[in-house]
Amino acid sequence: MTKKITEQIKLIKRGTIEILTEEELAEKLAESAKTDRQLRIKLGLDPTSPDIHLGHTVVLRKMRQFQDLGHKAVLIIGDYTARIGDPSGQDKTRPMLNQKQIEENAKTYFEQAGKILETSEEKLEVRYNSEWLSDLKLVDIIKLTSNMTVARMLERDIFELRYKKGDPIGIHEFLYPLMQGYDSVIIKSDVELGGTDQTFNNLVGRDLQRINGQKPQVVITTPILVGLDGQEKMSKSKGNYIGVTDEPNDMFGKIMSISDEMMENYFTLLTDLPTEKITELVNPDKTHPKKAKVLLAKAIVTDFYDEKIAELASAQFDKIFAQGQLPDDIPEVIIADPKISIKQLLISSKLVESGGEAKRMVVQEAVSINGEKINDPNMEITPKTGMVIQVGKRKFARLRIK
RNA sequence: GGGUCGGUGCCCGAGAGGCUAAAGGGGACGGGCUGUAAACCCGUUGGCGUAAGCCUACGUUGGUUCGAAUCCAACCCGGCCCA
Repeated sequence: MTKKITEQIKLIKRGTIEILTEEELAEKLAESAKTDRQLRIKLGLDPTSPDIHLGHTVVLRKMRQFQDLGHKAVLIIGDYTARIGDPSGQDKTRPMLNQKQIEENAKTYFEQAGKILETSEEKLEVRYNSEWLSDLKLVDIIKLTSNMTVARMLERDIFELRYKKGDPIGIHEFLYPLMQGYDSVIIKSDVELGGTDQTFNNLVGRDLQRINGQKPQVVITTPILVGLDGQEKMSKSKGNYIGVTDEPNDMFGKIMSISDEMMENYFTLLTDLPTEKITELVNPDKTHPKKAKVLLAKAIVTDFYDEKIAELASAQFDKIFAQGQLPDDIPEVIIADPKISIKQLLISSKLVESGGEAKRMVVQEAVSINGEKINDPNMEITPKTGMVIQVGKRKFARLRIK
């Protein structure tokens, strides 16, 4: 907490896209140090998708840095706004949620966010924005909307795009930034964190605070984490994500499969390694890319589990893929039939989802029993306890006869 | 309110009475090459059936027809133009 302001700024700046404005941030930090007042760092959460993935952790990690510097994280659960559905970064109107779903989602969110944030009362404040938004009268809302123009709304990429494309835009979607900005006024935030897709909303917060005689919040944008496909942003709906609750082996495997070019980004945004070290790691002349990637994967698994588990995941990975051996923990499947077709066996052991898929897998030579390839989809098998069925490279089952 | 165009598989998008489980692309999955990299190449991609075949699927519900994703009607949803 006694770190110099310039050092603090350097730390905060790492892995961010933009700080609006850096001078204001320096001022706030200095003032905080002088008066011993915690800065209030706001982060709005969208309770529509409860499972958080590595993409969400980028901003959470930034929040944690502020906590470590002694400031207070103020998480706003957008329960009221979730009834609208933030249009940011969306090409479709989002579905509205009911209160019960929202509460459940928020709960899950905390369990998961707690893996990154400090949760003591001194460092964390949680608010639901329905607390103040539900009290607004129509007249208040109209007043609020008078602070915004249609042109400014339509300037935004997401609306412009949807508008040009001829996709529907609900009027209610225009209210989102105003509601979110109003949150900043109510909780008197000093800094608001958010992804680039939130920049507009967060800037509205500044405007509203200024109008209401407050010192405007500093807006810090964190980058969007690219998903596993290396193309689009990480998101659950695109299936290109690593969830914070993923099994260690899955987590490890998924990280190993990212492309080399993505490593630097992941290192910067998902670890605390110093930039100089990262530069060294991602330089193929200095570090073999695979070695660097293993390091990355271990670091991330360690974050959510522990070092020991990370080591195990690493060893396991090596065993299966580098050496083509069987993993240690093959799920066991109980089979009752004395004789069974390979097709049925694959279905019963949940290695495939349908007979058609089973057939396909066999024909494509993806299936082996005890290491031997099967190529007749109609083959009859006499299952034995301990028999190992493998489909593709990563699906296994060990049989047990009942 | 009037006019007009449209709603197709996980997604995008062709098809305009039988040859359509529905072109093409994306994604996903499998195989090859590798560092399980990425890129690239090849293959597969509704369900049941050993198979012949059967069932389910082109917004919803009815209708016309031997036969409908394709024609008709009503309804639902959306775009655009006019008011």
